Amino acid sequence: MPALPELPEATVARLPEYLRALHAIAETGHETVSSEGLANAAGVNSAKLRKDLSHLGSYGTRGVGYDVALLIEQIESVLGLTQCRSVALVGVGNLGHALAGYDGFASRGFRIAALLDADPSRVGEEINGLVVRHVDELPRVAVEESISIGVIATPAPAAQAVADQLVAVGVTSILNFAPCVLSVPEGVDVRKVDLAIELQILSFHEHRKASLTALPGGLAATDTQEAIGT
Amino acid sequence: MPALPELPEATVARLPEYLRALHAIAETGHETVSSEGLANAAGVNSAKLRKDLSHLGSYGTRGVGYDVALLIEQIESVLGLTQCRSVALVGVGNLGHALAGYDGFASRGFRIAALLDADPSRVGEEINGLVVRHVDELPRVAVEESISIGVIATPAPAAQAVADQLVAVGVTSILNFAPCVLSVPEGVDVRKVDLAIELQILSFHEHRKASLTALPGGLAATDTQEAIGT
DNA sequence: CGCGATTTGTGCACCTCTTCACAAGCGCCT
DNA sequence: AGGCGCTTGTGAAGAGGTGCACAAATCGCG
Repeated sequence: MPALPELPEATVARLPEYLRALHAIAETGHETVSSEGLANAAGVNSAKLRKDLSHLGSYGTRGVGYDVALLIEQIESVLGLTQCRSVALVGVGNLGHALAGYDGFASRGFRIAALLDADPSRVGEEINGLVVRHVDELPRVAVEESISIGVIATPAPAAQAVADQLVAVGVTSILNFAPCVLSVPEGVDVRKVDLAIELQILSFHEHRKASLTALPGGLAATDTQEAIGT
Repeated sequence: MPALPELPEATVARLPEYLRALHAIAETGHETVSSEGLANAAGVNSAKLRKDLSHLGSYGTRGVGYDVALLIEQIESVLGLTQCRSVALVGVGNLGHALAGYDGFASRGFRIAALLDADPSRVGEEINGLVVRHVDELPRVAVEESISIGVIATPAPAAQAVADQLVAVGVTSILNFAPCVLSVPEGVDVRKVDLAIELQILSFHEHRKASLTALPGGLAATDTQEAIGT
C-alpha cells in the first residue's frame, strides 16, 4: 500500500526522462546504475536525481547504486503506467496525422484508442489502422474505449469547444497542441505544447547571443569546437 | 546604449504566450489592454504579467493599460522576431512531415528553409513546396539559406549525429523532438519537446486523482494549470 | 483646477526548486 | 573481522519565481 508521496511537480516532470534513460541502460545489459551514471544519461545533476528518487522511497543501495529493473518498476508504478492508458485524439489535420502515427506513444504504454474530427470529409478515413470518427460520437467512444486522456490537435478556434466536450464525457487530463489557453473546471489537468513558442524562446537566445558578440570583448560564442564531456 | 535586460528565463518562456494573446486582442480592435485583461487572455496571474513586462521596460500607462500595438512591437523586438529566422528541419518521417506542413511556424515569423533527411529514398520528395535534400548537403544549405535554428525530428539513435552536424555548420539553437539527451558545446541552446513525456506526466496526475477518490474525505485538489517549461 | 476612479510598477514575504557537502551505509578485500 | 573505498540519502544554504498589497501615476470630469 503506497502512501501518497506528495511528489514535487518538478520531480514528476523529470521521472519520465529517468525512465527513458533507465530503459536505455537496461538494454546495454547493466543491472545496476549509479546516480552519477543515470544522471548523465538523463541530462541532469546527480544530486538532483538522488533527491528526486528519494522522494519516492529508498530504492538504492549505498556503495552500489540502483537496481535498474527495480527502479523502472517503481517509477512506472508511481507514474501510473502499469495499466495501459487509452488516448482519444481529436483533430486529424497535419499534426494530428503525425501524432496518430507516432510510435513513441505505444512504446511508452499509451494506446491511441480513437481518432476524432469535426470535419465530415475526414470522417471515415483510416489512419494507422484506426478509422476517423465524428467528434460528436465522443460520448459513445469514451465509454467503449474507456478513454482516460484527451489530446487536442485542432485549430485554435475549435480547441475550447473540444475541451468542453472532453470534460463533459469525464476526461480529466488533456494535452493541448492548439495555440490557445483552455479554461477547464478544477480537477482537470491541462498540459500545453506549443511548437511555435519553443521556436520563439530559441529565437530570443539566438538574438541575445548575437547582441553579445557585437558588444564588449567579442569572446567565445562563435566557437563550435569545444566538446562537452560525456 | 541598450543595456542587456537580463530577462528571467521564466519570463522569456511566457513572452510568446503574451504575444499570441496580444495578436488575438488586436484583432478584436482593442487598442489598449489592461494587465488584468491580457493576463486572462494569456492564462496567467495579472501581477506576474506586470512584473514580466516591467522587466523589459515600462510600456504601460497607469490608469489606462498597455498600448497593444506598441507592446507587440516591443515583445517581438526582445524575442528577436523582427527578422524572419530560417529553420532547417532534419528528419521528414511522421513527425517531420507534420512540422513541415505546420502553418503555425510561418505565421510567427519562422521560415522553414530546408528539409533534410539521411534516407536516400526520401530525398527528392516534395513537401509543401520544399524538396527534401540529403543531410550531407547541410553545410551548403546552411550558408545558402542562412539557417539560424535547427529542428531535429529524427529517430533517437540518429539525433546526436545530426546535432553534431548542425553545430558544425554554426547552428547555435536546436529544437529536439527526438527522445534522447543531446550533448552540445557550451553556447549552443537546446530545447527538447518529448510528446510521450507530456502524456506520462498527465498519467501521473490521472493516477493520483484516481488514488485520491478511492481514499477517504477527498481532499480539495489544488490543481493549477501547468504549461510546459523548463 | 482638483478629485476620484483606475491601473501600473514594485517592495516584500513566501514558497519551491537547486546545489553543495557530508554523514551513514554497503560491499569487497585483506 | 576490520578497514577502505564507493555511493546513497539528506540537512542546510542559496537562488529564483510567485503573488499580495500598496504607493505612484494618469485620465476624465465636474
